[in-house]
Amino acid sequence: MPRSFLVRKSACSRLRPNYSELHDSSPEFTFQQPYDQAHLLAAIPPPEVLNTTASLPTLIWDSLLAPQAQPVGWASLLPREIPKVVELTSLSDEDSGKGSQPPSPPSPAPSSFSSTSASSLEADGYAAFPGLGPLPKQLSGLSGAKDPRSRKAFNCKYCNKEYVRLGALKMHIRSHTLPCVCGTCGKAFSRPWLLQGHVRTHTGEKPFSCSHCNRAFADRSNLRAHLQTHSDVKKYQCKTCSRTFSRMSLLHKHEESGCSGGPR
DNA sequence: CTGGGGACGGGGCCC
DNA sequence: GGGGCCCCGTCCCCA
Repeated sequence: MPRSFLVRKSACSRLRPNYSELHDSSPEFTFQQPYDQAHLLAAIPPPEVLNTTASLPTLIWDSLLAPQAQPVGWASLLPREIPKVVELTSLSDEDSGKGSQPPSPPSPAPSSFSSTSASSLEADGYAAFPGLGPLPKQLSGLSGAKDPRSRKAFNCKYCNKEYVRLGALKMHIRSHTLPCVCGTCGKAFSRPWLLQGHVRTHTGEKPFSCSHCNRAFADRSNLRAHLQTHSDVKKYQCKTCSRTFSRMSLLHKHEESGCSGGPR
């Protein structure tokens, strides 16, 4: 999975970054102490506050749905006509249309994307952004769509990543705007439940326990990884020596360090 | 070097 | 269409 816009943590990542710089002065909501469930729920503002329009350019989204938003098909990969792709970067007056300024993009999209197309995105976009990794299956599968002409493409104004579904784009943009802010340390997250998981690091709450050893975890994924340690046959297996590992990262380390080749 | 834990991320699915 | 949740995954650190 590409972590295209994630900034690799620096050597001093243990230091508290000034997360407030990532936001304007009015985050969608924050968690405040104390952290018991009742307060967590109480800290969540009503839907009208949670509404993404609080920080996202509503007019932009609305305009995306407007008839002038021309459908873009992957059939446009053919070099005959270059249809316009619905692209937020092309809406130059977007910032003036809302009350709050969005945070500065982590890495401004190359100007070459200002007039790009869906086809160029597939052909060039991922090459231009190696951090994006391989073309997602959802997008790569579009070329085989029955009627690709009927599809629209929505581009992220921050990283130019393209989405077929507007909802997916909105969710993605939250990873840029980071509207959920921890009331204790100021760290920002894209989604409320991510913040909730982070809050557990402050509270020490560990709701996920191992049925084998009763060890508790704050994160379900970490419990899942832990459960692998109780298994004789791990999930990830080296193709060379058949040794199994509880985590893919361990398998990768094993392979990178040079597998001896013999089964263990 | 290896194994494991902690923290966190994104996309997809379901309601 | 939006939000919550799940799953899969990565990165970092430590024993």
